Amino acid sequence: MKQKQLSEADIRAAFTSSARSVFRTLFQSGPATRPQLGSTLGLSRPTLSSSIAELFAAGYVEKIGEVQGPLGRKAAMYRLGPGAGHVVAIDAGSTHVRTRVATLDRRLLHHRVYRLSSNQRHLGAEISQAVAEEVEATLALTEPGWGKLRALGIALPSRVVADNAARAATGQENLFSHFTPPDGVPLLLENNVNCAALAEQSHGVAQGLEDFAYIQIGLKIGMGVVLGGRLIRGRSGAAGEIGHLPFPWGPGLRPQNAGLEDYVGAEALMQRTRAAWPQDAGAAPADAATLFALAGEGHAAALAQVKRHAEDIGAIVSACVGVIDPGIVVLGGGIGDNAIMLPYVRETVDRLSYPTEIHASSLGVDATVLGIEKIAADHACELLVGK
Amino acid sequence: MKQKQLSEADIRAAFTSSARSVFRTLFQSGPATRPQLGSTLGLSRPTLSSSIAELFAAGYVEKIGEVQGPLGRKAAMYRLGPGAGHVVAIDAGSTHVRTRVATLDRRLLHHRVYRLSSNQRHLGAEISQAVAEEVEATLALTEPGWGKLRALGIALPSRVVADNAARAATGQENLFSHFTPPDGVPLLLENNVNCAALAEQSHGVAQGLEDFAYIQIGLKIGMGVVLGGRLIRGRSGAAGEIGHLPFPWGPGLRPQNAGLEDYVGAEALMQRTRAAWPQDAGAAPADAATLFALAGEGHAAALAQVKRHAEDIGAIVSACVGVIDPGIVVLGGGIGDNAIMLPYVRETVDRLSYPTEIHASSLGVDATVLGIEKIAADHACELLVGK
DNA sequence: CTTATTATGTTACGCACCTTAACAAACAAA
DNA sequence: TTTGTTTGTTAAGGTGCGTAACATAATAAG
Repeated sequence: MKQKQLSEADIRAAFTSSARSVFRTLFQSGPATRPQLGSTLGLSRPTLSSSIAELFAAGYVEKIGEVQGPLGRKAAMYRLGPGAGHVVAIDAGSTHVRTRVATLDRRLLHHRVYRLSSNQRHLGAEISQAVAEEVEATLALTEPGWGKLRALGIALPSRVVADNAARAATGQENLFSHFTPPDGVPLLLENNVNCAALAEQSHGVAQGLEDFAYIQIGLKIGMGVVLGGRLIRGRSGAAGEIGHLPFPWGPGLRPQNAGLEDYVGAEALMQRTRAAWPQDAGAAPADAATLFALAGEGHAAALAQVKRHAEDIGAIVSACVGVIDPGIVVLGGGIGDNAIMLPYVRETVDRLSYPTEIHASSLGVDATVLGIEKIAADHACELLVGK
Repeated sequence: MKQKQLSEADIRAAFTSSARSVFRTLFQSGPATRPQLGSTLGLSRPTLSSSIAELFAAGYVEKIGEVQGPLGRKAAMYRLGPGAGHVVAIDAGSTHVRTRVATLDRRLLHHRVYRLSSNQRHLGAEISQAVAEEVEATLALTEPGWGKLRALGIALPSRVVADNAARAATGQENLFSHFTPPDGVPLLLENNVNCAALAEQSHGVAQGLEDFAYIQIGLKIGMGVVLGGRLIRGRSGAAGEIGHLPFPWGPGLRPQNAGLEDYVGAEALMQRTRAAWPQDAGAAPADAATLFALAGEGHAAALAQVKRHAEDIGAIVSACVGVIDPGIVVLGGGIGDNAIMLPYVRETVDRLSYPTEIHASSLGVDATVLGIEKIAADHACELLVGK
């Protein structure tokens, strides 16, 4: 193991700096011709020639064709090769375990979804068991053409901290009750909301943005913050734990621990809805999906509930703006990505805060697994050619 | 002007990368011997020799003596030279305008304080006028040994944005009603609370920390956020504008615009204090300083007010933790740096949030000017030798 | 006081990595 | 087929750093 790591490091050291930056460009931006690489990186043709020769010899890049410009000789096009390897990304969610296998430059190699027998409120034994099975099944069908497995990323419905000492309190260790990570493969853990935020940055509404916040509103509520292009995790992995904002709060009102989490969750929303439901408005909706469907049809009582909830969401966004002023906030999750709430959220934020764009996510259920895939790929790339 | 900038850029390009990193190290860490520089930067003695020769020829560094180790030849000690130039930093505050002139490595060359005739609540004509006079007076007494003026930094009691389009709304433009910035000198503006936060990082309680929040509590309330070593400014320069946190907020309670700012300011605090002051407790304190002095002596009624205020501060800290979980929060400002509040703030934060260290600032009135000085020095250094 | 030891600084030389210049190859248009 | 254009390779040179060896300047030991 140690030996392999050493030889890996030697390979990295053997690459010239220009070769490493060529690799990074192909990693970030996908296939490119030599002239494209040269102009974006500011390298001369001879340098590119030797860089690509280096990478090609190691199998890190491969030629995938030639492109004819309007005039002159064809340009050769390259992409990452099998030597670069692949990553496995897993979203250990509350209802499904989603797995993606992909090359470092994000070409999908394999996809599978495992449905949990019941809705898991916390990271526990069943999720651990399912992850163990999915990892085993995935490793079993690994094809030679995929190259080495460079990283395994798992998105968790819990706080995640790197520091060993503080881990016990997060519950992230429950992952390992029935799952033993494969040997010799870097294991990366991240909170699922943070992953969804990163997915918005790489695939979604926040594409390429350096600063934004992502708020996920479903059964529970959470936020992922990206500032200066970097995910903000917080000392205890608690950045974005907006369920802990002070609530209720006012003159003579003492905030309660996790008071907002209890108030703004889907359960509490439906409870309030049932309590306020008029006698003559038919049966009260059984779940949030029904409530929003009714509101979408213009049902007055439903709309009133949705509007009040949206105003609460708006207050949450305002708290976020008051602290970091991200400029852009993306709403996601089963309830949050619903477009009906947008105008009311915007109204509240406009009234309370500085100018902020508010968008609804369009990524759907794959957001989290795409985010953890990106984390795994980034780690693998850094491992191969440094930062 | 263009020509000068060009020649400056040429000088920078002429330095080798090792010379630039030597300059940066002397800039950041102050005087150092060659062996020290070599080991911290991982450079060989010949490389250091030529680097220092380059910098010395340009006047960017100077030899300030020799240091004798326990054995062997003396080591030469260097620091930034006159060629590196100097910066002027100004804190345009509500009661005083404080000016510091310093070398890039923060050696004080000149210091002056101008007292405003009355307490200025907003950035207006009198402050602009005072800044104009202070800048003129400072430039007049510039000594040849200081070298060129590399940057002029001004800390403002308003939001600050770089973007030209959004400037009008901030009021930062009022600075220029009576003040015309000197030609050919980079002008750097920053919010005063953000400056104080940076001062905590370079001189105060948060020394060297990558992540922390600084909350200033005085007449008004504001926060400065540093994450990943970088100051978070926000899209509209509104990061840390915690007066805009949703307040009051609870079931059936509609947050008001800037509701928290009105509630938690010194004026409102004293109003509540007077209203709640018992008949038999003597005269109610006239201002916050008196209130905290009484509380310090153990006066029960005063302590009760201080405690309630501290709990409100604790809720604010919790809002900050809920969004970014900085791990460390520094309290400053005339009210905030008071140690009496600390235990109550900590109690509230412990109850509502994840583990967070809470400290009181010890920098006093010079915090802001030290912070803007650092910003100016950083900018000057980047100008000379790049990032 | 001389000699040995050690740390600092300089000179000589070589290597890694990149560039420009010149040339060869491959294509479209004339 | 010729011409002009773009792509890729080969050759030669320069920059920036390193190592090795030497010169210098201090302390410690005799």
